[in-house]
Amino acid sequence: MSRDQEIKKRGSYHHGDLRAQLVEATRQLVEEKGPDHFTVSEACRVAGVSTAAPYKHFKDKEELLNAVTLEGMLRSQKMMTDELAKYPEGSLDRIVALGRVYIRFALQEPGVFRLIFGLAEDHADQTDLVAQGHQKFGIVQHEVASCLGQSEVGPEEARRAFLLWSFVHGLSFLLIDGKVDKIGYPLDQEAILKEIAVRVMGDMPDAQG
Amino acid sequence: MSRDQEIKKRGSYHHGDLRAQLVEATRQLVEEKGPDHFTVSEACRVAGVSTAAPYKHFKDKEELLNAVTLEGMLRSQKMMTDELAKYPEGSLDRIVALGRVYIRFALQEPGVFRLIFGLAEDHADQTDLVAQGHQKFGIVQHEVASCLGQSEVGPEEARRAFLLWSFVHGLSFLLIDGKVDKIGYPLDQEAILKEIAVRVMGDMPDAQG
DNA sequence: TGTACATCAGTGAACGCGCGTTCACTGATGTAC
DNA sequence: TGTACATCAGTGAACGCGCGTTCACTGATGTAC
Repeated sequence: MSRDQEIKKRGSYHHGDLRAQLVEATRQLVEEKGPDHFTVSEACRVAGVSTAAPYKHFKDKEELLNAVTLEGMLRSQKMMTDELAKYPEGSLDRIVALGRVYIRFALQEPGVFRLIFGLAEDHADQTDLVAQGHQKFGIVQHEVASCLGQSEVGPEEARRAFLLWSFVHGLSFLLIDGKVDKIGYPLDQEAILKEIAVRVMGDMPDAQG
Repeated sequence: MSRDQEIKKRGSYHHGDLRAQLVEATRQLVEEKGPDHFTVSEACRVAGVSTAAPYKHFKDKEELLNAVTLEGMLRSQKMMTDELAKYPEGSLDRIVALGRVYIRFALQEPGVFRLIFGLAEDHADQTDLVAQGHQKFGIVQHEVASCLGQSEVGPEEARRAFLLWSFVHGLSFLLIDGKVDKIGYPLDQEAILKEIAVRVMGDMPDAQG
């Protein structure tokens, strides 16, 4: 659809909700081409506006991408809390559910997932993004504490939560980067998640070997 | 140092070992600016040659980057085998050692680490890179089998090796992306690695929660 | 040992390209009276 | 209800920039005789 057609379609010189539409176009392009190959110009083409239009809503390219990142974090967190609601408080199933959702999001939106977990320095001065990241990890820590019968998060709970995080984070990246075929045997994702949860949340076994 | 000075220094119109020097310049820039912000032009500047020079040694930018990637994989594998040699065959210490080296490499060369674990599709037609990746994971699988007293790698060993890989892979990325401060408590890397090894290589504990 | 010549790793200038961003502008909208 | 005006979200053209890559070239090197 050409620019003229776009303008005709929206029936007005003004757009109505260009900000939201640019964010959506960006999200789409980040998925299609990857975060590194996204360009503002292309987002404008998708949204059917001139290349100058975004600068009425965003300071620069980075601010536009940050908006997409933040929306992605919120989406992912909503998936988490929705999934948690299905299982009783304090159960191991809730831990498994968190991992499942983490990976599901990575597979559904690998581009945005990469955006979220880009270099921290890129987000360092983005207070909202950093705060949002902390909040999300706080959910995991809280679940781990519940599961261990603790009401507060201490070093032990923090450590176990971090082990779980590392695990599903690594698993997510290996999946979206297509490295999983290297294992040589088929992978039962749900079984793996359950195994991870049990191994991390259970008592330490004796060391062997 | 200017181009002229470079030429004077090398004392000849010809360079001698430009290929190796371009690879080194690229590696350096990938570390400094990240894989996404590397440019061929800048590598030429660092190596002190004209921007046309690389095309006598590499088909295009991608081929240059792939050379850096392959060298990185070989370096990482050498670190692994060197470290393995310090511990007796079949011991859990060898598993811990593999994880330690994986993370050490990621921290020492985050740029190249990202290059190695970029999108698989970027490497799909690079037979040498894919083969090298398989070989490296084969080492892990072999160690897991040894540790479990098996002479061959079956589904059980493959799965455990993959668990270990996911873990240290996720840990590496969380470290180089600066997300680790989110846990709220200091992190003893060596203790974490040991714990991962024990939890994955030990018998399955009972599920709780 | 000296000379002719093929080879080939470099040069330097140029190319087309698409990018991010800015500019003066225009026309639709909402509001005050 | 009608009119004047401020606001502001959009336009379209232009900018400077640095990129990857190509080109015809040049000059050093190695080799055959």
